[in-house]
Amino acid sequence: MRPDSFASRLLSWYRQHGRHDLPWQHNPTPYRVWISEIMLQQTQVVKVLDYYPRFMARFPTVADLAAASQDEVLQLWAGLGYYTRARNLHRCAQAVMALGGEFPVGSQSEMEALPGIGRSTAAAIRAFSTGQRATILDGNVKRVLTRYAGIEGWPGQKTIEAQLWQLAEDLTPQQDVAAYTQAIMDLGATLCKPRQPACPRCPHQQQCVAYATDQTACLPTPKPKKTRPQKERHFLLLEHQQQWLLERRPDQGIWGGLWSLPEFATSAGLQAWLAERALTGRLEAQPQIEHAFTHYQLIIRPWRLRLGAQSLIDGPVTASSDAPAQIWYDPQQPAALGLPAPIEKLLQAQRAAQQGQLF
DNA sequence: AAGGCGGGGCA
DNA sequence: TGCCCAGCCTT
Repeated sequence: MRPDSFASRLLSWYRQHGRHDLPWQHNPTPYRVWISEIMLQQTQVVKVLDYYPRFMARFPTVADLAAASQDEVLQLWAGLGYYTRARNLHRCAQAVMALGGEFPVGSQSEMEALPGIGRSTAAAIRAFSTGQRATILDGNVKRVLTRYAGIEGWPGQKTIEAQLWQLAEDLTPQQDVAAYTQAIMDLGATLCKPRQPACPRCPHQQQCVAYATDQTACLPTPKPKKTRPQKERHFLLLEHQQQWLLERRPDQGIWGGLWSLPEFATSAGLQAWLAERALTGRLEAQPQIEHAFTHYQLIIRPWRLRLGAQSLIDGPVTASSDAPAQIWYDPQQPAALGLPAPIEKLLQAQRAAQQGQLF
């Protein structure tokens, strides 16, 4: 191993600062390593330290685990969460017994064929229990490598993940693979943390691209926000003597209790509402506005209708008792009303457009 | 309350 | 094959 390689720097750091006293690091048989890896996938080390000894005491060997009832396995797992994986654990033990009672640690592909064991976990078990050269890529390692090499793009994306696997394999040393594997996981867990990484204590500070380019905070690239569902709503801009009709919204739902434009699910609904009130005139579609909520995106489709001075008495448009409260609103003399920001913006834009027309 | 997580599962 | 989800925990 070259003395200034990624692996040698990492191993030096690990010998001095890594954890060497975890229960599964002693007597690292495939069975003991496997149980720890599955537990650690979903749980922090402190909690695993609580569960692991009890589990191993009850099921000292893979044969004991395979022979147990699923209920008993789940009982010892209770509180760790992700119970699908406890069921896989049980199924996997039985699969190993069907193979003769030994994990097929010599073969990556045979390991991956076992229930609950994928590429990274298979490699971890092989590296820790046999020292064979095998490469892991879990969340910690992804974070270390994206920063170290300055790899941009969401690591869940196929091309990025393939790049990371390639890099991970390239950096895996020929010797000391077990220690190296533990070391890179420890580095990610203790120094190269998601937030506020301890770069001054990192053995790779001089070589780290993210550190050099001040990108540690934005790498790994976060998962793209999934496109929120879109809701289209039609809003009526009913104008009368330079005022607009507002309705008080119900207390429940978005903009509860605020004053807003009459809202409709469809343009047909809007037209029916106008027809019921014998409100006629030219209905003009206005440019749509998009407004993002946390759980969906609202497409505001405004429709403007100018009422002639003679066509309406001053007062509410609807008089029935269960109808929403209504007022005429003059943006030039705004009353102390709560208006949703996008509605306020829409009204201001209308006013600006009208003033523009005057000149 | 939103994102992270290894593998499973479905298209 | 490739994409998305389950289910719990942390920030």
